[in-house]
Amino acid sequence: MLECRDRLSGEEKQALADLPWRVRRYERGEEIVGEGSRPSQSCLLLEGYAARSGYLSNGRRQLTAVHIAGDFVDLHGLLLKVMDHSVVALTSCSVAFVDHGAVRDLTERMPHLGRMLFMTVAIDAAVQRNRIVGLGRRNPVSHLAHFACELFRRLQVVGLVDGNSFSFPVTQSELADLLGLSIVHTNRTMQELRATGPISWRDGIVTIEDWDRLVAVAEFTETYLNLFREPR
Amino acid sequence: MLECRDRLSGEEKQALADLPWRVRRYERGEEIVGEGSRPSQSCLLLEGYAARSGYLSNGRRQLTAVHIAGDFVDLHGLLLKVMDHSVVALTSCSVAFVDHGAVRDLTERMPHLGRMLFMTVAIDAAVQRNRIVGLGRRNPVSHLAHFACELFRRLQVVGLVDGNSFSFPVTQSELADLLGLSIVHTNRTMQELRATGPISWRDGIVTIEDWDRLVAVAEFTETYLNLFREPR
DNA sequence: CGCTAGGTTGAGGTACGTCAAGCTAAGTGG
DNA sequence: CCACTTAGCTTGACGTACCTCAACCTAGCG
Repeated sequence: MLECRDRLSGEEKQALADLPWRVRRYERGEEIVGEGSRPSQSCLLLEGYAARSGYLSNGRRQLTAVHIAGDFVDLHGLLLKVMDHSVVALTSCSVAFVDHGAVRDLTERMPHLGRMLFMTVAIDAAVQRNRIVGLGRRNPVSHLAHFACELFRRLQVVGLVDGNSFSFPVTQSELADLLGLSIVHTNRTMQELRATGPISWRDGIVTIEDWDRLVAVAEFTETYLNLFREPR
Repeated sequence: MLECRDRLSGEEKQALADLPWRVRRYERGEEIVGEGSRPSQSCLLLEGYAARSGYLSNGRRQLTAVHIAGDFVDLHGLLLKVMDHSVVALTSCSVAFVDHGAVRDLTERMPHLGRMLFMTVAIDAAVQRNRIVGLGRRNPVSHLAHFACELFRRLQVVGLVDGNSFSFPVTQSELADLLGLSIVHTNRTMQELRATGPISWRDGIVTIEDWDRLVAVAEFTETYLNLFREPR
């Protein structure tokens, strides 16, 4: 995942692999990191989908980010100390944890690798900026299309796309919390996107039927994903 | 600004000050960093307000973040290479620039200081997550109130609050682009907030009349701003 | 004196949300 | 095997929050 942004040396890869990881599984809906907690470990998503979630007093929630296999989900904790949101499993997940101390040492010993790690935080921020634009100024169809484009490209990088399809088994209720819509309107938005052709989305399998059209509807420009190799 | 999050040593402060800064002024509306550009310098806002802005083809725009004096506006460029959005001056600003190389060297020489810099990127991300929640799940009044709370606390930290008032001379049109609303509805939202008491907002001066009520309306919890000193 | 940028107001349209119901498929217990 | 439940998807009817359009007002400013 890092490797598509800049070349890593053998040593760097080894150092990452040598960190004292501990792996744990989570079931769909389980909380991986809780709001208000003070994590002493960072976590890397190995398999499945997870999301960052913010809650309001009226019980509403908004998902602020979706994470896929290979994402360093909680580097923030290393710098931010107290979680201001929680991370939940959207599907069953496998998650690897390392102590903050070990990560901090690593970034000090290998500054380039450290930059690459912090780069993932910056990319997450860029993704979030795009979500802000989507929520604020895109119509729901375009917003959903944009999300599909983004997910498709990110999954491609980690080899989780099969032809034009990928698996994204979340409910429309969760999608609604992601898009900031009601469930009913999310359903109608999806129907419109299916009816007009660019995408099909059934039983948790998303198939891109017409990429160019989807990109056009979404006004998708992938610069912000930083999917290019470059010295950093 | 960094200092309210963790103590900096004299050396660290000196090293920051010794960077080869170059200062430039920008007038209201000017672009400080352009979308698509490849900045070779990072910039620090010394004075005034700036915003990150995303544009859509229909001419709509969405402001994704507001920056105040003391903010390291463009550390991203150091890690992300190509700007996926632009940074514009909301008021006349004074901005200090340093070469990426100098910053990179500094982060390698002084890892703790480096972490503090990257921490600001992580905090920006946390602020953006809160904006996502606001756009997706808060009503406009609560969203605006939340924004006012956030701005108030951030300005306090850098000494730009005078009693219960601060200066924020932006037009309602800009506020609309920030909140993802139309100008008309932004106006009505502001009126409601003024009419119900917690805030007054006139001629670019915002006065908090009733902080507790404002916080309640906004459901504001300041954890995410990380305004506490802690070893990082 | 007229022009412009920005704030404000009213009227009417529309894109959403809410409520309520029906449908299907999977799971559970008899 | 069939009832029964439950989670998730879908649809229709209806209300409302927000947008759009259009005007008017005010305070600079040439």
